[in-house]
Amino acid sequence: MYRTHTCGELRVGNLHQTVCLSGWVQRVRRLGAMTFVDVRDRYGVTQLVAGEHATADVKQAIDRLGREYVIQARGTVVERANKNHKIPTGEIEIAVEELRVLAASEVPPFTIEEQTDGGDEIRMKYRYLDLRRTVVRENLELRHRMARAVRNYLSDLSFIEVETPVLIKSTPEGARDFIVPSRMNPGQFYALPQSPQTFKQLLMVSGFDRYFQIVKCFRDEDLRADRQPEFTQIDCEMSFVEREDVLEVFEGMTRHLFREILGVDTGEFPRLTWDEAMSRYGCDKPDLRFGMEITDLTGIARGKGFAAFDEAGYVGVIRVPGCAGYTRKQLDELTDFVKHPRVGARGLVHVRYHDDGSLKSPVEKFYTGEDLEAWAGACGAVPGDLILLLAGEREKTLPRLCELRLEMGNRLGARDKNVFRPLWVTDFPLLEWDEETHRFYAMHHPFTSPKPGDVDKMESDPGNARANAYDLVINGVEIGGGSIRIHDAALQSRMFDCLGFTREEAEAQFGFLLGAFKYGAPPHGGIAFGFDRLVSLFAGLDSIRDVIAFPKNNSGRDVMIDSPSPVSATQLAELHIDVQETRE
RNA sequence: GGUGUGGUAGUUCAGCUGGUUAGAAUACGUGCCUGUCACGCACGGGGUCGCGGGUUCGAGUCCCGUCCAUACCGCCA
Repeated sequence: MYRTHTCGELRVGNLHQTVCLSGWVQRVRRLGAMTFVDVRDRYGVTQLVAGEHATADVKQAIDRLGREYVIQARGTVVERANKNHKIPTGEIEIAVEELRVLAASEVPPFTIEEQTDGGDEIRMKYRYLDLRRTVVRENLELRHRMARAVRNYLSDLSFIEVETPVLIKSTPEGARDFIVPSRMNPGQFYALPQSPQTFKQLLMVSGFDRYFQIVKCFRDEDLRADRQPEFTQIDCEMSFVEREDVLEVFEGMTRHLFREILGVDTGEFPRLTWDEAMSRYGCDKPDLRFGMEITDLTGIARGKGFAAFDEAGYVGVIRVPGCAGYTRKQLDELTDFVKHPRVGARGLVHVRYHDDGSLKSPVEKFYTGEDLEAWAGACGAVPGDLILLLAGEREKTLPRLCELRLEMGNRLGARDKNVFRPLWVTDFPLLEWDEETHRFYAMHHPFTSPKPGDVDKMESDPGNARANAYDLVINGVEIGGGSIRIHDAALQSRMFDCLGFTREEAEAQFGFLLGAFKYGAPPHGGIAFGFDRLVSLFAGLDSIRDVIAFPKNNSGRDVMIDSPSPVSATQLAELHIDVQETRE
C-alpha cells in the first residue's frame, strides 16, 4: 500500500476510485458510531470517514488517533452527504477500508492551524511544527517561486550563477564580521562574507561578463524585524556597462517578478537623486505610496519674532490632506510623537486650514494672516488641510519630518500593503564623515566609483563628491543597492587614500583586487538585492523571519537547536583558543 | 549599549486603588452522540503568577535588581 494521491487533489471526478492517502491527522471528530478524520499534507486536507460498516481493524486504529499522528489510509472516494465548500476537496471523502498508523505523535504545544494559538516564542522553538501550517508553508513556497523566477530571468539574459567562497578574509570596513578560527593556521581566522563583493569583481576581471548568485551573507550586527545575522542576497555584476545598463536590466527583472508572481504592473520606476529624496522626503528611502512631500519654509518662516523658528537653521512643513478637523487630543498625540526620543524634535507647530478659508495656528500672534497664507501657498495646501511644521538643524529636522510623514501616512491608511511604488535613488554621496574617528568612510563601499565629473572632488571636496551608486527602494524599504565600480588600480588606490588607508594597509587587505586590476579589468558594475526583504514585501509581511525557514531570534539565537553554544575544551585546544570565563 | 512593551494553566490571555480557595477561552482526559467539518453536550485533571530581594499584618498586584521575549534607537560600508 503506497500513496496514490495527495491530500489536495481528489474531486468528484475521482468518485468510486480506490485511493491511498498519507499525511498528518489535522483533527478527529468522533460522533459515536461514526468518525471523521481530516488528514493533511503539503497539498491540502481530505476528510476520511469511518461509519458503522467500517471493519473492526479500522475502528480500532481510528480509536487510537490523535492530532499530528502520521497515517496512511486506503479507501474509496465517495460523494459527501454534506458538502464543505470551504475546501477544494470538500465535495468528496474517503470511506476508509484500511488504516495504518505510520507514526504516533505527542500532543503538539500549539495548534497547527491557519490561526494558531501559539505565540512567536513557542512557534520558533518548535519551528518544524510551525512549518506545517499553511500560512508559513506558503511563504516558503513564494520564496521558492521568486528564486526560480530570478534564476530563469537572469539565465535567459546570459547571466551565470557562480558560487563564491564562504570562508574568506576579515576586513575592518563596514559591518562586523563573523570570524571562524583556522585549526591548521594557529591564531588565524577566516571571516564569513558580508557580501561576495570582491569575488564578483574578480569574476568580471576573469571575463565572466554577467554573473549572479543567490547567496547567503553574514553580518554580526544587532538584529531587527528586517535584519538577520545570516540573510540572502541576489548578487549581480555586469561588465562593459554604465549605470543605465544596470538599471535597465534590474528594473526589468524587478518588474518581471511583480508581473510573474503578483500579476502587478508597476510601470516604469521613477528616479530621484539622493539630494531630491532628502529634501522632498527627508530620507534616502522614501515611501512613494502617498504624497505629503516636505516643503522648505525656512525663507518665509523666519524673522518674525518666533524664537523657535528664528533660531532654527531650517523650517520644514508637510501638508496633511483633509485633517484640519484634527482634535486637540490628536494634535497633542502628534506633538508627543515628534518629541519622543526616537524622533527627537523639540516641538510641533500646526496650522489648520479650515473649510471656510481661515487659517488658525497657536503661533498666530507672531504671524499675520498673510504669513500663514504664504505658508499654505508654498506647500500647496487647500481648505480642509492640516499643515505641520518642524524646525531645527536641517540634517536633523528632515529625518524627523520623514518620521512624521510616515506616521501620518499610517494614520491616513495610505500605506496599503497591496500597492507597490518602486523607485531608484541615485547619486549618493561617495563619502561620509565620521565625527568619532575623524575620517571619511565610503557610504556604499570602497569599490564604488565616483560620478565621472566628481573624480577630482575626492581630494578637493570629498564631502561633496557624488558616487555612481543607486538604490532600489520599494514602499520605503531599501530592497537593493549597487554601483558602477572602480576598475582602475590607480583610482582604487586614490580611494583608499581618501579613506585614510596607508599603502601597506590597502595592500594587505585588498592587494589581490589591486593586483587583478593590473591585468586588464573591464569597466563593470552591479547590484545586490535583499532577497528576504523582497520576499517579505511580496508576501505583505513586516518581518523577514516569516519568509526564512529557520530564523534567529532578536538576540541572534536559534531557540530550536539552542545555538550558539559552548564547545568542548578539546575543540578549543585544537583551535588554539583560550576562552575567558564569562560571568554568570 | 539605550528606550518602550510584555512574562500568570500545554497555549493565548483577563486579573481594578495590595485583601478569602488565582479565572476565561482553547488544548488535553473520560463519558454520551450516525453527517461532522471551529461538531455538540456533560464531567474532570491541570499553576514555582520568569527568577532573587525588599516594603507590608498580607504581594500575581507596589519598589529594587536580574533573566528572557519583542519593537525601535545606536549599530548595519
